[in-house]
Amino acid sequence: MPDTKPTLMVIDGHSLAFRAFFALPLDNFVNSEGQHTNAIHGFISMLLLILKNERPTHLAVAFDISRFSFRTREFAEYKGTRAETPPEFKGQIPLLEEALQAMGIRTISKEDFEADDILATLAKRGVADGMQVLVVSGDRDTIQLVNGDVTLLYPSARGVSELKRYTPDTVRERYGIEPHQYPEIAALVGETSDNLQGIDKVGEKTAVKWVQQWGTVDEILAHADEIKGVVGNNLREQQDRALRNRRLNRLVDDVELPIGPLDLARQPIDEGKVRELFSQRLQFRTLLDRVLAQEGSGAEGEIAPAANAPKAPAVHTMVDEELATWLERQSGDVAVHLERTGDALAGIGLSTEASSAYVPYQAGTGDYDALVAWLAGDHPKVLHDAKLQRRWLWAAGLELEGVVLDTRIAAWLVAPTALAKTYELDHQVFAILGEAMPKPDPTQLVPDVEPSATATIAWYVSRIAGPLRANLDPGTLGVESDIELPLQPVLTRMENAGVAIDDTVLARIHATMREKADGHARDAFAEIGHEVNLGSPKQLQTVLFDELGMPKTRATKTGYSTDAKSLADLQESSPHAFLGLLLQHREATKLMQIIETLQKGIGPDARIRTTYDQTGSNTGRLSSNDPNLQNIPIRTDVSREIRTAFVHGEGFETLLTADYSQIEMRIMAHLSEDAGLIEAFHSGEDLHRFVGSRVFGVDPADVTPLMRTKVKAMSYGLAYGLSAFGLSKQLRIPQSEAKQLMLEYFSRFGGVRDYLRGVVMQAKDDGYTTTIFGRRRPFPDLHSANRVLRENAERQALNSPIQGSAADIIKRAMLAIDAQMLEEGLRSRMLLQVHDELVFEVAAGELDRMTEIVREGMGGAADLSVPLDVAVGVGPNWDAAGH
DNA sequence: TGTATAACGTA
DNA sequence: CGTACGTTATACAC
Repeated sequence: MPDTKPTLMVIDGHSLAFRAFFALPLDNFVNSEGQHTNAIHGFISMLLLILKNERPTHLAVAFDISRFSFRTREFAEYKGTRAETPPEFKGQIPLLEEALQAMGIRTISKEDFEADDILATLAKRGVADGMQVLVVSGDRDTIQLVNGDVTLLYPSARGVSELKRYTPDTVRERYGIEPHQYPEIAALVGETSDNLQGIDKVGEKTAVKWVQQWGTVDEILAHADEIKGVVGNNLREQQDRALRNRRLNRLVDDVELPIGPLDLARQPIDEGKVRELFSQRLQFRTLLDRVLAQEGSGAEGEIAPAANAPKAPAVHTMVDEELATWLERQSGDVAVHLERTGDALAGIGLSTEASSAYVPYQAGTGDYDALVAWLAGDHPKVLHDAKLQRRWLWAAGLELEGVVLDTRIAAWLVAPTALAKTYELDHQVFAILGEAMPKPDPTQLVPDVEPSATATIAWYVSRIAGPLRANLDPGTLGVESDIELPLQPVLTRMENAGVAIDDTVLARIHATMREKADGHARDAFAEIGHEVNLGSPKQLQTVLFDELGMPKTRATKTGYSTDAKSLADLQESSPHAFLGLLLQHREATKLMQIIETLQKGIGPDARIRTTYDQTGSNTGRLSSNDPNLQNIPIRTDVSREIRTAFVHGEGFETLLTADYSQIEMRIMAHLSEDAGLIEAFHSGEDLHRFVGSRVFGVDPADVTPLMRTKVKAMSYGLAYGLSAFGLSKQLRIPQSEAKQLMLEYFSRFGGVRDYLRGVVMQAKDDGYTTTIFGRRRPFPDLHSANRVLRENAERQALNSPIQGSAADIIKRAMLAIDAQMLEEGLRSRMLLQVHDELVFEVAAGELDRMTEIVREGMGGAADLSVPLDVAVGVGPNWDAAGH
């Protein structure tokens, strides 16, 4: 016979959320504001599963209001052994309650009572109202609630997603007693997690035996005289404990509540609120999907369009006059999105929030004059990843001007620390609008190209543009419009230009390195008597620590380090020819590998092209990839040879490199307004010599190389948050000496210390740091209770304005130089940016003028209280031009 | 086939 | 126990 009784489910929210908190990694669940969400995610995920399996008709989640209740008043140490609730957890509870409410689920709490008392009360009243009751709790005390109408679902040790069912039968089977007797046992045995001490030497077996014989603690104590031995003595002496425990673990089942079981009938979710909360604040993409699916408003596996989501305007496919008319009619921002088939431009989508147009593009097949002029004109346009799309347009011979917002850049500027994928359009659409963008059917091998798709994508761009822009503070808006957007065409010119490579140089070095590597490998194998894979840290560990019995090095996650520094240390402590051969082999193979990577990137025109990622860093720097040209070796003589392969192309006269000297120290001098450091940069004296003379109290001429090394390490380390410990390690000096050095340094350059401290304090207050030009970086972890996280955030926070301002400055320099080159119609080209360095290819006859433009552009990129020093070099290849 | 780790190149 | 990046090979899970 089907069970037609209504089913009431009551959940202990706190205990289950707490389990979820420890079951899911904290770091993987953080929203862009730094709010942790792992407990919320785990709880809701589990809740959905239970709801699906149990299908309750009535539902409530109970929460503790605080850790204090009538129990702590009776026994102050109740639950006293519990560690302070992690703040990362605490902050999640209000949000969880909000989410549950949005999902139409009642949350209940009651001053002075614990959640379990609410559960007990609702369970009892539910049964009285003729309901089946399911209690969901991670607290064993709730076993006492189990009876023929009440089942307990208890999370198993294996994780939150598996729940064990406690019915009267399973309780009998597990404990040999009736469920209502469980607290008698718990009172005798004690409960460590509640800080309730039991009777010494009484474990579960003894307690069960007594309860089976006498039934309750009271009765057992009445017969205490009959119990022999040590446990009998203990029981008589410690009976107060048992009585107290029994009082405390009895759940109160008549708590006064504003609502009863019958008020808890399942409610429909508030779809708008759920969408808003899950997409914007919690950033749970798949969970939202599941919540909505459960509600029956959409199929599993895809997010239903929001009930109130605007429908995409019909797309008009246009050419000729119709298109011209449409373009003329637009007064505000228009979103543009391109479509390609293969490498060819195939179509252009144009959209405002109200109107969409699609232009199939095939050069020479129609009249595109109006569109081409419009794209090249200053009508305001919005694109997602405008740098990429401009590149596509340029490839088709079309210009693009008037870009007023790049939604990808804007997303990065407000959250530069987020995962790369969160800057993708579909993520932004979901985060801002709570809507899933339509995706091509993945089961179609050749996806149908809906004529509407490209314009509809543009429509989504146009809809996120407003909210994104509204989200930008004036400083960030300035960075977007004055730095990042104008930089895009400059970067694209650089990417398109590439840099000429002399492959014969690379091939020669590669061959030399191959010989070296092979020889060193052979000799290394001879040393140990067998072959190993020298590229495998795991195999090397076996050789070094097992076979050769060398002392253990720095621990890594998987064993002991075999990095170059560890090997060098080993060579000192326990010299072995194998070590040196291994190091040399590493160096040779590393260079081979670098060369091979470069060779793969050489185009048919003998030039190599990188892609700059404008959203690739947390600080505002560019990153370079595919291949990365910002980490070409320079430090050793052999490795520098690789740079001789970077040459000027045919028709050009030379390479020119220009780099900022000590730009980060100069920025520190400017920001800190430290008089000593500012003087250092105005004095014309070598910076480290000047600082050394101050720190060691000698004439600049008497600063020894050792002194210079020390202050140099200190100066550079400053901007990274270097500690005395780190300084001592780097300089191989005692920690006390490092500390002394820092003290001396700061006694002469106290402004620097004050500034660095101030940056962190300001960031703690504001929640973010700011560069000279207004670029922000948020730092949620500055308030973390986790020391490692917090101190990491502190170092990042003190470094960010420095590194970020340097990034701003060189970007501004690039803009100025590019503009000047264009204005003068020069043929020379900017090729590379390596954080504080620019590389140019100089056309015949332009060297003198280029040198001036570069010096002026870089030197004048910021107005600091110290000069920006620029070092320029010229030569046939990157090595020769460098310094 | 994809992911994590160790290692190492740059500013 | 010094910031910011990208790429590679190996090892291992699937």
